This record gives sequence, C-alpha cells and structure tokens, in this order.
Amino acid sequence: MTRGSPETRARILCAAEDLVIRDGVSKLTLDAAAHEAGVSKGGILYHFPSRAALVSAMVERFVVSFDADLDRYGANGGGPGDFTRGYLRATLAPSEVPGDAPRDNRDQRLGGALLAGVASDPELLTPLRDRFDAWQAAVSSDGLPAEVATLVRLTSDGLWLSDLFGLAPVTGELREKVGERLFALMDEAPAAPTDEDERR
Amino acid sequence: MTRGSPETRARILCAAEDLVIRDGVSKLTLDAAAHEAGVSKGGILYHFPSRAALVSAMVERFVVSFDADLDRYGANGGGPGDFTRGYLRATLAPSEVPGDAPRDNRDQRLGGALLAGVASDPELLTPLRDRFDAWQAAVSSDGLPAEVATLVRLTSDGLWLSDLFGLAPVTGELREKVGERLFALMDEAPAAPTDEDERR
DNA sequence: TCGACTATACCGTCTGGACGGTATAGTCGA
DNA sequence: TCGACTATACCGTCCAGACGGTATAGTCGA
Repeated sequence: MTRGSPETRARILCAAEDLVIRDGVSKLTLDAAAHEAGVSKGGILYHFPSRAALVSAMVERFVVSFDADLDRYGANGGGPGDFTRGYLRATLAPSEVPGDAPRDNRDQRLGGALLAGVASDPELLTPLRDRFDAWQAAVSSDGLPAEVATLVRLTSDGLWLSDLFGLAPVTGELREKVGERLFALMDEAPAAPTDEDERR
Repeated sequence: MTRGSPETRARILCAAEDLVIRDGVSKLTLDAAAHEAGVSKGGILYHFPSRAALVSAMVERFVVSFDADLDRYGANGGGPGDFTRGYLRATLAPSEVPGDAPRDNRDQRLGGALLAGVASDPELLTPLRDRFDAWQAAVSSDGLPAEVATLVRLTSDGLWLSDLFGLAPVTGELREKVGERLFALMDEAPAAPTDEDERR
C-alpha cells in the first residue's frame, strides 16, 4: 500500500521535520522538502500522494514515537500511578540528555512542528486528539486521585508545549525541582479511589 | 503612525480572529479577512501594510488582553504569591463563565489561533516570547518557592494550550479540582525564599 | 462663505509569483 | 523486467501586494 522504500520514506519525513523546525510551517513546500531530503519532487509524490498525506504521516509518526517513549519509561507497568509517572518521565527525559538543551531536542521540537503544521488544517489533528483523549483517560484512572494525576499530566504538557514554542521554557535545576515536586505530590496522594470506591 | 480609524482596525482584527478560529490559519487570507470584516482588500492593506503586520497585530492584541486579565485577577497586588494566583485565576476564569464551554470561549481559542498563525513565521512569536519570559520571571520571584510557582504556571499553560488545540481539554469538575489543588499547594508552601535568603 | 486644496479612509482591479499536482520519459540496480 | 526512483515540463489556482481611483470631511486664505 505505501509505496517506496521505508528508508527513503523515513528520510523524507525527517527532512520535512527539520525544515519545519528550522524555517516554520509555511516553508514546508513539496519543492523545499524534496530539496532537503535530497530527493526529487516526483520522489516525494511517489511516497506521499499529496502534501496533506505527508503532514498526516508526520503526525502519525509523532504519536507512535511518544507512545514508544511511554513504554520505555514504564508507563504501562500497571501499578497505581505508573502511567502518570511514566508520562511525566517521558516528558522530563529529553532535557536530561547531557549537553543537549531542551529546545535543541529533536523530539521536543518535532511535536511543535507537527502541531504547527497541522494547525493549517485542523482536520489533520484528529488522530493526535484521539490519542490525547486516551492518554488523559489512562492518567485519570491510574490509581491516583484523578485531579492529582490530571495536574501532573497538564504540567507535563505545559512543560512540553512551552519548550515547543519557546514560551519561557523551564530548564535546568528549576525543571528538575518541578519534577520532584510532582513526584512528591503523587507519593503523598491518598490511595486510589477505584471505580468500586466511586460506586459505593 | 497607525493609519485608519481605530474602529475599523478593531473590526478587522476581530474578523481575522473569528476566521482563524472557525476555519484554521491557512484560511486567513487578505481577501477572506476583508470579506469577514465587511471591508475591501485594499481597506485591509490600508490599516496593515502587509499580511505579516496583521498577524503581528493579532499577537500584540492577545498579549495586551492577557496582561489586562492579569490585572483584573489581582496579579499585581504585590503580596507574596499574588502574581501566581492571579495567573492561575486568569487561566481558570474563562471556563467559569456559566454555560460557556471553554473551547467556545473567544479568548481561549484566540490564543491558539495566534499561536498557530504565528507558527508559519517564527519571527512573529518574538514579542509573545518576551512577554512569557517576563511572566515567568514574575512568577518565580513571587514570594513562593520558585518551583511551586513555576509548577502552577506550567499547569496553567497546560490547561490553556490543551484547551486551545483540543488536546484532551480538562473541563468541568475536574478542572475545578485541579485548580483547588494548585491553590492548596501554594497555601501550604513555606514562606518565600527571598533574594536575601538566597544570598546567605 | 466660498472655492481651492489636503488628508483620511477607503474600493476594485491587476499582476507576478508560488505552489500543489499531473504527466511523461528516462535511469539504474537487483 | 520491475520497482524505485530522477528529471523536467507544465497546468490551474490562489494569493500578496501594488496601484489608481473615489468619496468625504476638514482647513484656510481671500
């Protein structure tokens, strides 16, 4: 179904990301992406039937990548609070790479690039929205008080999005301390109100 | 310096916002904005010398509007934690309007519209970034432990931005409970580490 | 107070360029 | 020989911005 070699496909996707990150969404034209990827315009159209398909693939890629991070950071352990802790760790992690400023981090900026790219056609955000709904559902039934878990989720998103847009990103020691506070909040939180508790 | 009547200018800005909110950034053309505002394309160019100037004015307007909100919600009282509390209240407030879902709120979506519009030319974000830097500075020297204040700021931004993009926005009771938790966090926080304390 | 002139606030049209997409012919390695 | 492209040419559309025009209100000297 998807034509072309996976390698070239990935190269195009990376090139498009780099381009958006560097120059902004408006510069993401088929010509520019082709040039950046070292591929002809026809080559791009060979892999992605339209520009929208390209952007859509970029969104898909981001979602998959963050889900993989969640796994990596133990968000699917199943214990109470595991998902929320994993979500926070996955958000915090990129900036922990030594010598790698958060704003230079690829994954971080990637998300923003996509958000921005997608903003030009709100339709393309739908898969991302669905994924976020699922994450929020997982967070709020994670064995922590829902408002504590949600607070952690929102702070993580705030961290991520402010990095993304360069809106007073929080870095270094302050970032770590915020993380510690959040972990402390979760540790102190009373045991989970489960669905059964709710029903009583 | 700014040409044209302030009324028409404001009408154009409002029209552009409505348009972006309704149809997405990519639909914000001079023609479309002119039509929406009941003005000719030439009329728009009379008020804003270029499309970029229009978008830039939209950003400026958002910044001013949020600063006004901060004042309105007592962010400039001068007491310890006042700014941070005001910031949180200003973020929470729109959803408190009865019968007005947060995603339908103009100011909320306005911000997103601008962010998105601006994403196409990262340069235009600069004034917004500067303002955010100032807000972060105010928050973190507000008489609360910096990481608590920053945490509140980030959660507010998370609330705002997830509303904005429709990324699992938090509404209703849960939203209120998150707010309460944050206020409680600030109330419980130890007294301000002042600059003098730091120097010791 | 009247005519000349100016400034302001627009309107409507045109143009040049960019961009998405199509089509087609050809290359090249496995 | 077929899949994976490259290279190039082209079409239709959209859009920013330039430009010339117009209507109206105000100014000012005689």
